[in-house]
Amino acid sequence: MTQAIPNAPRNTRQRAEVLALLREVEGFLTAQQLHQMLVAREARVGLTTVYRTLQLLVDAGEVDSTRLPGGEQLFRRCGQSRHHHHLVCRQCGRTVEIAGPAVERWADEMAARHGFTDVQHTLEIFGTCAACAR
Amino acid sequence: MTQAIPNAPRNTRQRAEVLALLREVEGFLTAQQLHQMLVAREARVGLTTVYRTLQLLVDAGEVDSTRLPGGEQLFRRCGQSRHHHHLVCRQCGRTVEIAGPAVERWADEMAARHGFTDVQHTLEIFGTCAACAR
DNA sequence: ATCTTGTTGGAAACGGTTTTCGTTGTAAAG
DNA sequence: CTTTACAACGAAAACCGTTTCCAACAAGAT
Ligand SMILES: [Zn+2]
Ligand SMILES: [Zn+2]
Ligand SMILES: [Zn+2]
Ligand SMILES: [Zn+2]
Repeated sequence: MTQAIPNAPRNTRQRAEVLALLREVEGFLTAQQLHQMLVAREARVGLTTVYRTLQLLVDAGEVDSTRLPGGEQLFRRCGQSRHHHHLVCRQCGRTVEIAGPAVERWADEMAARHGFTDVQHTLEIFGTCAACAR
Repeated sequence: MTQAIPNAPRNTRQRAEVLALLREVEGFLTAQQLHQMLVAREARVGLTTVYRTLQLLVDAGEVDSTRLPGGEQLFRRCGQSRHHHHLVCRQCGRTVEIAGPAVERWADEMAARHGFTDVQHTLEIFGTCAACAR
């Protein structure tokens, strides 16, 4: 039995295909890139369903989503569900999951100092990975 | 003499209007919100020109741009042109400019450790300000 | 005043994402 | 196994923020 999406009444072939692909890729990719990969492997999943499934997975906490400075939304199935950040290659999407306890403390301290509550933050590092630099 | 945009061959009434508005507003706003404000004060500036002027100002480092988690692009004329980050109130948009030298070093260190070059990062803290908490 | 050319702005195009709605097929009930 | 209900699919259309197009305009130079 392929892994199912939590709280999804029905397990369809399409969702299994998206999940299978997400397990194979290592970087952050756009919905369209993932869809093209599915087309390439003849998985027969519509673009609409890719978008819907990704949103479902994000809501379930199974997939992380971030955005390039340009605004394009990226998706990735990370190895951990705990709070963490990402070092992402702009060209190929290769990603390193990073933790920064000191940064977490600094952000909360800054917010508290200015009287802000109900605090959250976004932090992503973008660059060109060694492989793409060549 | 109204303030001019660096590297802009011509100083037009429209650019002066956008700059004047940016000097008056406090928080991060979208291009469309700024355009509507200009319409409201009968400044007669086209939406296209608002977008173009904002991009000019961003390129010149006169205006900061960021995005809400939802993806909408926001603009703000900050008090400093040096690299910095923001503590933003989710309800009213009130913004505190914050600097974190330790975070800057940490981000660069992380990227270098994993062989990434041409590095940049995004970091924003969102919360509810003291005034809105009441 | 005239000229050059950067700038403007309405319309159209654009690109990513969401919605629509008739069809398909999963899964449970009989 | 067959029926039934409705979740899910997907192609097309709508949507929405942003960019491009291009003819008219106007800032600054001479
Ligand atoms: Zn790369
Ligand atoms: Zn964090
Ligand atoms: Zn507030
Ligand atoms: Zn920084």
